[in-house]
Amino acid sequence: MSKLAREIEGAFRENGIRFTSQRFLLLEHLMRSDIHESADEIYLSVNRKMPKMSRASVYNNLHALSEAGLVRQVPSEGNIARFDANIHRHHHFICDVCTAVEDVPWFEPPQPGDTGLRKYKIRSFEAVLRGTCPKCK
Amino acid sequence: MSKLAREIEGAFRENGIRFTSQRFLLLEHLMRSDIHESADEIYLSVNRKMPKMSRASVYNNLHALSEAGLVRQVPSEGNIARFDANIHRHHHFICDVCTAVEDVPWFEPPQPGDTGLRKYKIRSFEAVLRGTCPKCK
DNA sequence: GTCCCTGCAAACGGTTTGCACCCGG
DNA sequence: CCGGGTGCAAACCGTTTGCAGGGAC
Repeated sequence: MSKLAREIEGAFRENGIRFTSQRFLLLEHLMRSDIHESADEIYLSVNRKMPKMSRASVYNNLHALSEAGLVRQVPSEGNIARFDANIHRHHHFICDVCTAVEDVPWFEPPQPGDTGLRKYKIRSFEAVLRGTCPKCK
Repeated sequence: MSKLAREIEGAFRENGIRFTSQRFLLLEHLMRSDIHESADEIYLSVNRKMPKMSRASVYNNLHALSEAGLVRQVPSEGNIARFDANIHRHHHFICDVCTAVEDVPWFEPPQPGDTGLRKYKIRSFEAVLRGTCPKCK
């Protein structure tokens, strides 16, 4: 069994989420790619490998994996859900021209005391940069 | 005519967008509020003042106003569109508990040279902080 | 054996569209 | 008067749900 496969099985066990072939395929697909596909694009991709897998399972499992923290939803254009299996801290860049979403290195938010953020209890910080990506320049 | 009304008429003229009573009401409503309602909530609100105004006009005009730069779309939960007429630079805070979206003071992104952002042409920066708002703490 | 997961199809809900009429410039 | 805006209703499309059968543990 590959290193990736063992990693995924371990992650399922650790997070108390049941192992199924559909979930395995989904997470493997996301971990191998960094193009932040939408839920429906993911459905179409994995369907090539497992034609009987239903949309419902894709959507259910994307939620299950999000809740387990193995995947996260990323910001995108047009109110559609895009997903990312890179759970290391990072930000995102969205290209105005091709709408691709790319990962950008992490940077810290300002300290709460500095900026009038004192009144909030802050759990997470996410930045979105927009502009033109190298390919579209 | 009120100061606000003159401001709105001027903004329409400057941006070459035609003046209609529906657009006026929409923009006035957004400028008077800072609660970042969803498109549908906006429809319900303005409908109390202009019961014949249709959903189509609300959606069309929210787009028209966005394109004219008089309004912007803000990040939100659940793939629904929320709008904001505060066009000064600022970021947003989303409460995990009540899902309210609040404005937070502007802060700058890191300089491109510092962070591996060199390869992008950056046009805009937007940060989303999540956590618990003062009311829900 | 139990309970959760799966596939299917239908429902849902926010948003968009087609169209005839209307109104601002 | 012209061209874009409006109201209405139906279409759209990404997502969720109900349900009967199946697989993980």
